[in-house]
Formats: sequence, C-alpha cells, structure tokens
Amino acid sequence: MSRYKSYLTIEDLHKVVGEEITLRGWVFNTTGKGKLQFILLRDGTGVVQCVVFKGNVNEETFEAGKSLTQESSVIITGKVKAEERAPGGFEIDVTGLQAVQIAKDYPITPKEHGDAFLIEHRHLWLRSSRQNAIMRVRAAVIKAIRDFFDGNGFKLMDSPLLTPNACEGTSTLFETEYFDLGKAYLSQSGQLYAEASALALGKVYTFGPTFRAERSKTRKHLTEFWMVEPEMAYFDLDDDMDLAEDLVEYIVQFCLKTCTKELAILERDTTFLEKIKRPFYRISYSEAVDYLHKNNIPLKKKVDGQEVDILPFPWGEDFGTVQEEAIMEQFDKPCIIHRYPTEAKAFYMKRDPENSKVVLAMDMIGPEKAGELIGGSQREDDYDALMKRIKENDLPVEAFQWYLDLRKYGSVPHSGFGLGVERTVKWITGASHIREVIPFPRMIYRIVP
RNA sequence: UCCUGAGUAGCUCAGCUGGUUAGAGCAUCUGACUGUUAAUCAGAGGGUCGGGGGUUCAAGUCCCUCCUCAGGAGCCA
Repeated sequence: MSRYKSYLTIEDLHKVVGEEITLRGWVFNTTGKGKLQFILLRDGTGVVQCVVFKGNVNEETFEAGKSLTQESSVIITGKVKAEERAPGGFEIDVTGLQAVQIAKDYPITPKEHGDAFLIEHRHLWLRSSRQNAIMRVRAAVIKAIRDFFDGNGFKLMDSPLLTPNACEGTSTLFETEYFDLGKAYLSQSGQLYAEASALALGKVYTFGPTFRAERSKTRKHLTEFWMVEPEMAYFDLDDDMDLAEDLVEYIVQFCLKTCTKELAILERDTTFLEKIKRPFYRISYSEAVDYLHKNNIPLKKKVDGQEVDILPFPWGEDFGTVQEEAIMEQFDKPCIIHRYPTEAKAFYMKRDPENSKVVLAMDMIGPEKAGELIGGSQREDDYDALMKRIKENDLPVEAFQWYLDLRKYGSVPHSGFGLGVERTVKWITGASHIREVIPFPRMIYRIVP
C-alpha cells in the first residue's frame, strides 16, 4: 500500500481514540501555562488541541513545544483521548513533537483585521477556519453541479477561453494579441460554442472561468469568475426553467447534507436554505412591472449627471438592483423572471411567438439579496431571424458565420443558461463579499496575490 | 466612468476650536503560572501621522495637489 494512505487527518480522529498517532500540520494558536502548553493544531481538515505536559515529555520536546509560534509547521505524536474541556471534544496528549519550520511574525493574528489587510494577505487568509469552511462549501457546490449534470445525461464539453469575437457584442472584454491572426479576447461566455456542442451531443454543459473587463466595483462582481452553462437541444424555455430550478434545488440540498460542519462554522441560518425546494416562484417581466407600479418603485436614471426617479417604471427598461430587490422582497425562495423586452436582451434570444415585443429569456434571482444567480434563454433557431438580429446589433456577420451554420444544418429549438458559481457560493455561505468565495479573486484594483 | 468615504505603531482604532516629548488595546520579546479556549499578571521595544507643496511663531489637525484603498451606481453571473 502507498505510504500516504496511512497519513491520518484531524477529521478522522474519532476513529482512533485511545491510540497513539501522528499528525502533520500547522500551529493555529498556542497558550502557555507554565509546565503545561496548549497547542491548537490545524491540518486543513480541522483543528485539534494538543497538550504538552512537562512531566510527560523530555526537556528537549518541552522546549521544542515552547518555541512554536502561530503557523509554524509541526509534526506531533501523541495519544488521542476524548476530552470535554477541549474544543471539538478530542485532545492529543503529546508524547513527541518535531518542529518542521518556525514561523516568525505571522501577520494575521487571532484579533480583528480590516478587509483590505486580509485580501492583501489572501494567500495566508485562506488558512483561517472561516475561509477554510467557505472553500469547502465551494468545492461541494462544484461537485453538486458536476454530479447533477453527469447524472442527468449531460456531457461535459469545454468551450475555448480565447475567442476571436465578443460573444454578445456588449460587454467589455480583455484583449490580447494572437500571433499573426490579430486580436483575441478572453471569453465572457462559452454559450455559443455550447450551442454547437448541444447540436452534436444533445445535452451538454460547459464549465470554466469567464472574464469580464467591466470596471465593476461591487461586492457581487469579479473580473474572473466561474460559470456553468448547460445547453440542450429540443428544450424550450419551460424545459430550461425546470432544469434551472432542479439544478439549484440539488446544489442547495447537497450542501445542506454534506457541509453541516462548514455551515455551522459560518453561522449560516440553515432553516432558510432548507426551504429551497421546488416549486420556486415564476413571474413574467410584465407581471413584475405591474408589481413595481403597485408599489411605486421607480426607474433610477442619470440625466445630465443627476439621478432622477421615473414613475411609473416604464415598460421596456431592464431591471436594476433596486427593482430586483423590491420584487424579491415578497419571496423566500428563488424567483425566475421571464420574457423580457427584446431591446433589453442579447441578440441570440428567440422572440416569443405569442408576443414579438419580448424574448424567451429568463433570470433566476436568489432570495436574501443573493442577486442574479442564473441568466438564460431559448435561442433563436431560425436562420433569417438570427441574421436580422445580428445586423440590427451591428455585429460582424463573418464572425458569426459558423454560428449561423447551426441554423442551416438541422436547426432545432434549443435552450440553455449560465449559473454563476461564486454568486451561488456567496448565497449559500452567507459571505458578505464575493471575493471571499473564490481562492484568489480578480477585481478591478487587485490582481495580487 | 460617475458619486461617496477612508489612509496615524505589525493589526484595529482614538487624537476636540492648530499648542509641550503623538496615545490605547491587541500582536511581538523577557519573566511567572498544571486546564488554557481572543488566558491572566509584571516589564520592554516599536511611529517619515499616505507622498509633495502651502498658510502659520507653531500642522496629525487648516488649504492645494497627487497617490492608494473601500462600496454604491451602471454592466452583468
């Protein structure tokens, strides 16, 4: 058997009570008490209190224990015992101790710190128990996503990250030189490629990082974030919305089941999350506008640098944060808003055959101010209609020739959506800022570490 | 890009209408302690008050300018 398989971790300690074992980790904190030393040891899977008593070990070991500082790396041998006085219920009665490296002046102390300081030390901040818990939930969210799709007949089909053109033609993109072929851009969505993949394999999902060069400065935006985008042949908008609800329900329930400890560390009120089961809420854009009218929610717009309120909210304008939060106040579960005005949405979305002023688009808004978790639509599958929309939007037809091909050779109704991984993790963990839910956030004024 | 706010010790902050040698808590170092959970007690070290310029007998404090950062709008997942 490989030796590494015998390495014991703190989360498995309950299986070896009474045995003498070895743990490899780092010093989370220490307190001395004369002939008695308490060492809180962490190893990434948990934290356990180790006790060094002068009467139980030789002088050298005791001195080695005294020399340990916060975040020093150490290998500790000792006997596992159940101990009510210790946090977590278990304790290591130390018999041997080997300092691997002594850390000097670890910057993040057990006391309070400001946001700016912590994010500057992101590479070390990840060691804190709160960040550790968030990263574990993130891993669980991603596993839930993959399990859900893999278990429902979807195939993973990666989309390229370097693309020759702007996918939706709207967002600002990061630009780079691509050999002798001119400019290339970092992808803001894998959707167009996912459509081609769906017409090849039926049900696919693309999962990877996405880039937006918008100069956003908010607690829910990143310039680099992860998105999963399923795309399904022969799915209409209703199928699309059903799938979106199934996915979100699955993710939340999976996290509740597998991340009990993590959510407790984060002090997340899970009674709220337990309610996240289908059916969710659904309203059309027009119904949402009616609601805004009834509640006197205005459109906030800037005219000549002055912010003005426009009442009643004009039909045709896209919703901003103010409108979305007002609409969500009545809901304790996610809500899908569907059938948006054509002008407010992307060129590739299919018009509603029953009302040409709207497109078959949908956004899922999360409760508790989670914001937009999902954006999706049924795609325009008619060659002429799509061509018309490309031209109306002043997009280069040549660049979209391959995309138009999909409407020429066996076109079918098809739909898909994109779910923001970080937005979802932020909601489930209750993190106050999106930068806490990705290991190394990329934001407008921060690219280090 | 626009609006608002903030930069004082390693960290979190106080510092009033300008006025002796700029403060606290924590962290660090030294010492005491067999049950600590952010231990406690005694002592020590630690500052270009974001940079530059100006007003003044005197500037952390007032004025100008630049820099850095934060979060709100817009954009969106």
